[in-house]
Amino acid sequence: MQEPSGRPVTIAQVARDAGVSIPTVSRVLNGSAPVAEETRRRVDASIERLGYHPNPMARGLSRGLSDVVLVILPNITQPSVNLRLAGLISVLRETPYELTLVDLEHPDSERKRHLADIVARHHAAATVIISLPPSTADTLQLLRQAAPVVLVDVRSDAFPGDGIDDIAGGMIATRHLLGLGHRRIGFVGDAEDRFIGNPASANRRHGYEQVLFDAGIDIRPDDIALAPHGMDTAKAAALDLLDRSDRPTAVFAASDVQAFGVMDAARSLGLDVPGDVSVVGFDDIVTARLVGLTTVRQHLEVSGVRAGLRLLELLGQPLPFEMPEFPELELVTRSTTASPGDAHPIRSMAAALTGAAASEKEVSTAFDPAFGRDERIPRRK
Amino acid sequence: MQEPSGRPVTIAQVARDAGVSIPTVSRVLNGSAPVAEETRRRVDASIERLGYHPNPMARGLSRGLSDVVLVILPNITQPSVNLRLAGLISVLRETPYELTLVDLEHPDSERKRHLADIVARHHAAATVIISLPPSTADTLQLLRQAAPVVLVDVRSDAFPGDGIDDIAGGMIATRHLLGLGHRRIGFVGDAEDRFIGNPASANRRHGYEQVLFDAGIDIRPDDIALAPHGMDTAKAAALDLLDRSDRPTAVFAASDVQAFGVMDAARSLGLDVPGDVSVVGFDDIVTARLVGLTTVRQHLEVSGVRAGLRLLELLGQPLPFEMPEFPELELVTRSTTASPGDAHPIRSMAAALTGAAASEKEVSTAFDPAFGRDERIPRRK
DNA sequence: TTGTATGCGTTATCAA
DNA sequence: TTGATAACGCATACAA
Repeated sequence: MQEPSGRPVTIAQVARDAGVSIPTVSRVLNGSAPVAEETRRRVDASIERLGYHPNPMARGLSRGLSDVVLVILPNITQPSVNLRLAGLISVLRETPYELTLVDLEHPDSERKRHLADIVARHHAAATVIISLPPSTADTLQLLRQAAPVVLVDVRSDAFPGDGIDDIAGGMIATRHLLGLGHRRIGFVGDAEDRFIGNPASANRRHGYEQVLFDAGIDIRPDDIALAPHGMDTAKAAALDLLDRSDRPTAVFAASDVQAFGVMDAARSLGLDVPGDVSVVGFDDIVTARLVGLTTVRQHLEVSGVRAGLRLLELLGQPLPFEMPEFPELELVTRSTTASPGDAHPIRSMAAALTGAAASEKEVSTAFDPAFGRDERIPRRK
Repeated sequence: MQEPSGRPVTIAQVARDAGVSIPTVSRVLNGSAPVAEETRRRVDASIERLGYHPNPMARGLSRGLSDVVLVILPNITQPSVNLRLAGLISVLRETPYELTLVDLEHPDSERKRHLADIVARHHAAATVIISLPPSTADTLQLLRQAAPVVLVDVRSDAFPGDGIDDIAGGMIATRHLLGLGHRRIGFVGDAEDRFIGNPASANRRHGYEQVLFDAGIDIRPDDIALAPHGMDTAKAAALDLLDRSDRPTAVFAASDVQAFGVMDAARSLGLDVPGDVSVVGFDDIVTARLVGLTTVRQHLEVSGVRAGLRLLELLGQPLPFEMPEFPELELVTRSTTASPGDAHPIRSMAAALTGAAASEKEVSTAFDPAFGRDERIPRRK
């Protein structure tokens, strides 16, 4: 406890204090070679008394590899991203690795575009990239470096990581609405970024379009509204969609956050949900249950956990626990969807109000019962 | 682009490639000394061609200080914590500092208790501690080390950082309910952790108790329910509170997340909010608006921004922008509170349903108009 | 079982 | 304006 104020204690000070050489201290620190019991005790005592902690930079330099895992993500306040990160953290917590966080926030901005450069700059032991698809150039450069890369929420032939089948997810949501009898179904999703954008929203839309096409339903161009990701931007987009006499009777939003924006828009227009408009989201974030949102559930935290475990495998580290299965998408039916005929304002108000209560008995089905298992669903491996 | 596969390029390789000495490369890298224009160009070309990036560990070792800012927080999925962190990130993004994240997740667990040890282990340039009050022992140890420490959401004489006046916040919320005519007001907050717990919940409760005391109202012990922080735990606690015939007519929750739990509990009991129970939260997180929650707004992101700027000051770095004021607490009145007499189920359902719409015209007042500015409010400086 | 010597990649202090 | 040379704190090969 007599730690000299100011600069940190070094291994040399410990060695001097214990009356041994530096490598001996290093040996008791790392157990890299046998040390006499008596010596070890003296060293341990000095370490304790001086309050010594090895300098990670020196250690990393000497060993030729750092103990940091670099995590790059688009925006930590986005609930889906946040949950994936939480899953990853829960794994790394059980390991000697540190976590360095890079939040791009505006991944589309010019100077932040080069994932590979960010990775190169950090000299980390490994990198996890969440919800950001590397460009071709990034991929080539990332493959050339030695440190492993794991992707979350993105599919790639170049790197390990699991992405969900967004197309199938879009189909699940749309089939649900179709099964309820809706024929005019709108879509609210991400404005596409040609360069670095996550294709999830676009793929969910493809699923939506496919199902409507198969059902022989034409999609009106103005039933699709795109905006940068976020609740307020989605609300604005949804206003375009809903503030018309010939509005759709249902909306599929590419994420729960955007579904919230749609609900907000509906309410500000005096439209009842689901009386006047049904809304389906995607993700099943924590607050979805609170507002009774019907949504397609994906297991966000598990994706982070699996990424962490994959990383440890690649680093040759023992896994703190077994790799969990990656659960399939499933529809969670709550109270923001109903048949278009069921427009009993008061009753549906009551239903929405008790939405959270209803969620306790909520039904989860991978596919809408009205359709059952459908073999035509294209399962991308 | 011909970067040799495998290990990263070193400064030595660049020097050889450019036909200069290592220190010369270092000079063009850091501009630490004049370099001939012609030489500089050759070096820059080599750097570009080899894809060289300085090794941060070596750089840190040599300079005697790292470029990482250590951030310690209790749980990144907690919306308030998440937003504070986002504010901090937005500042650090404009600087050369990296961010290393330590998420304690269960700060009460034995082995994770010693903030000072975590700090010592990392040898960071500076540390930010979010929503975790250092113990006395931690404080002493943290003061002894050279790297600056900034707190967020915690007040301390030892370290800079701003915490809000939680007692006043609790008073604002309780006065609002009192002004509506409630006389039986419950409280749902954090179960207290004697060692490392954040005192925010307890202080908000003190404000609540003070206001009721001043109003001559006795608080029944079973009108106060405490549970570990979280929506589900708060729901369970609220069930104890509300599943009685003599339940309170209003509940003040120590955070929005807990208010959500209370609302969930009310709904699962078939109670209308605000018809049967009014609910007030604390924080005004993003989703509060969505569900129309009346709450005490604090500016979470600003707290992170200010912490980041304080840090830069302490590190002698230029500030990327001016230090924003720290806004005062304010009551945001939405649709989860009403007078206890106003129990018109259908009407209040409709009100709740259109809560988000109502939020567009929401009234923000620092104090309930019924009370006006109250000089008796103890302002802890 | 322990100590000596060397190297990790970079910056800083000198001379030249 | 540039190049030797010596740190920075630690780990490892080798010798004792």
